[in-house]
Amino acid sequence: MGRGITIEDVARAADVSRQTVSRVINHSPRVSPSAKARVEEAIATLGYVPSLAARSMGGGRSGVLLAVFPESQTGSGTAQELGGMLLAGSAACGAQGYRLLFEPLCAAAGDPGAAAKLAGTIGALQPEGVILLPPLDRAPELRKLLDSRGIPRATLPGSEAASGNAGEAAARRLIELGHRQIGYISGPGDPQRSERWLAGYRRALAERDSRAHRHFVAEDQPGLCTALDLVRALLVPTIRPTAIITERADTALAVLHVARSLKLAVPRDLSLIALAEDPELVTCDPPIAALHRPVAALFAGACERLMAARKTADDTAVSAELPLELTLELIERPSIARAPRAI
Amino acid sequence: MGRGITIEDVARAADVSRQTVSRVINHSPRVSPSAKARVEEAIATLGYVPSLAARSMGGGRSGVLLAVFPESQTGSGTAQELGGMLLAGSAACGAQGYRLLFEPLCAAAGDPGAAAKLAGTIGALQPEGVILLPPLDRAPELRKLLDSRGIPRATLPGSEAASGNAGEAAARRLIELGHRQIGYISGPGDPQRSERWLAGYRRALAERDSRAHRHFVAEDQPGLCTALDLVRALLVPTIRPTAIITERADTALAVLHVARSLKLAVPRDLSLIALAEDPELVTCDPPIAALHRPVAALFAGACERLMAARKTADDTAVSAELPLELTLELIERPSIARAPRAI
DNA sequence: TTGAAAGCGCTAACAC
DNA sequence: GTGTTAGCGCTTTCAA
Repeated sequence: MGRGITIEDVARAADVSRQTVSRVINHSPRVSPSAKARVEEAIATLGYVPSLAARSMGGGRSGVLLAVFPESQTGSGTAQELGGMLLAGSAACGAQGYRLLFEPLCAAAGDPGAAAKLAGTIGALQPEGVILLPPLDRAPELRKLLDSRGIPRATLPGSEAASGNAGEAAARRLIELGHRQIGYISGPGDPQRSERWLAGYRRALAERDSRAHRHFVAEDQPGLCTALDLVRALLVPTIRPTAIITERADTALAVLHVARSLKLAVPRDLSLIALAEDPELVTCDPPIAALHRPVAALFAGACERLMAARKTADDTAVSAELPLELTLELIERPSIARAPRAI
Repeated sequence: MGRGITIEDVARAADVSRQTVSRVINHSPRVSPSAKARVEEAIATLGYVPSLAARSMGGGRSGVLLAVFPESQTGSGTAQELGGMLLAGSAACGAQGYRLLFEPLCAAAGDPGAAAKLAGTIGALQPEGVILLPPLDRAPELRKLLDSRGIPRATLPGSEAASGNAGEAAARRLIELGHRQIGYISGPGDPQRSERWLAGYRRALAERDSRAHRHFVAEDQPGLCTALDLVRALLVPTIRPTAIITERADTALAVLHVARSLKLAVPRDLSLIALAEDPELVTCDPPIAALHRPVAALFAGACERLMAARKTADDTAVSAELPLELTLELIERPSIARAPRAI
């Protein structure tokens, strides 16, 4: 097994030329069934896998998708999101014989070096498509670079704010259920996002003339423990929120415990909704509703879009950024219910 | 910018042959300083980056490190760990001009298809080194394959159990501090690991003839909320643990709150230690001690070992698995203290 | 110290 | 439908 099976070996085994083998593995229609069958068998028995390097050098498709992410990822949830995208993206790409590569890039938005570095990476890898992960998707020089090179690019749908504000959506839903006193617990995480969601929550309340409970936690993102202290303080008085929104799943879980220790039943006395999804939210009692931004799924979708773009348009046109639907999904679970008649 | 800058362009600009350029970028000693200088300047001004594909095809180093992970990663902490490794590994590799690629592989340990698939990936990528992420590192057929191909491989040090049992280490430390009644809260996560740690905890207690509080949570991994209920039940009676170990960081944080709501001071009345590190553990009050397995750092170390192996040994010998030190680090923080004299 | 030649595995473009 | 030819960008081996 010196250097691996090559197309030549397959060609010999199937008694055809290299080109025919090439046609088969590239799904060219102009191959006779018999030849195709023999080639496929040879491929299977020999365990042949085309060399990525040779393939991309020959001028064909490299079979590589590139995802660039900001270098200095510091948030705590970030690694998790990244991991989720890696998992989902790899699965999606692998299913179509593609490979997915993650590369860090300087986070500084306007950094001119970033574009240069991306150019280098592109030259080295010849990716068939590039996914710009936030906040890189907002860097015009990167987009321009990709466009000028004719490389399809994609971004996570809805990263541009407007399209999905979880805080607002959650608040609206609770208001719809008759709640008027709604607490909001921001948890550690991306502060900018937190602020946006909090603003959305305020907006929803203002529109419907609902009074938010004053003690929601805002600017300073409290740790889990501090947040729980606040929640307890919030829930002890007779006049208390009938619903609480938490940014993080673990906070919601802990709030459930606090409520229980205070003899408050969920959802009878208190509705609970988390702005992040987590398997534990399903298994607790009662299961907690969540507003979920399926980042991993969206990412996988972006990969698929890119792979499809290559097949159809080829060099005709650079794939536009078709925004996917489903950017934010409300997962209803027993932890939310209509507000009690009176407080 | 049709297809990118090639070595030819650089050679022309520096007025030398391609070989000379090649020598420069490969740090060959046999290049005259003047030529070297001109080449380097040309590279800089042209923004030349060697094509990975051409390079690996020419028979040289591909500049690619491959990390394979089990396909069906289901644990909730897993994505986070994976993301952390991606972050740390990319940084380490990027610093030396390497690229890091993550590929999923069937999880089933003995799956014969896994080896075949890995062989294919190797053929396609020609990686210079492969990192087998647990539990893939225990698959002999994969190791064998890599060895037979002469590809350096690495695994995360200490994944083989023995070297680091966080449960045991934490228990020992607490016993050392005089604690005898120690609770253990297993949290959702890798059940196997959980079981090992729990066993280690039991072992430590048994050795020192300490009595674990019976109500620790074992086999069934409770959700956060359930765990808190249990902790509360544990802490209410007069006879209660003087220390609690939690597998997850968020559980520790929440336990801190529970203790507080029960008027128990940490660490005066209760010592607390988490078996996972998290930024929040530092910011809470008091900061909570943690036993941390720096997976990301270990992974980056593995990458570095692989890159070094290529430079020195080349094809002489496949790099052995030098276990790193520092596989488990105890981060002392104010949440642990000597046990109170009497209970 | 440098250059010329050959070839890595594959795919486009062109023949047949 | 199929085989032939000519590279892709680089590195190795050999000559100078």
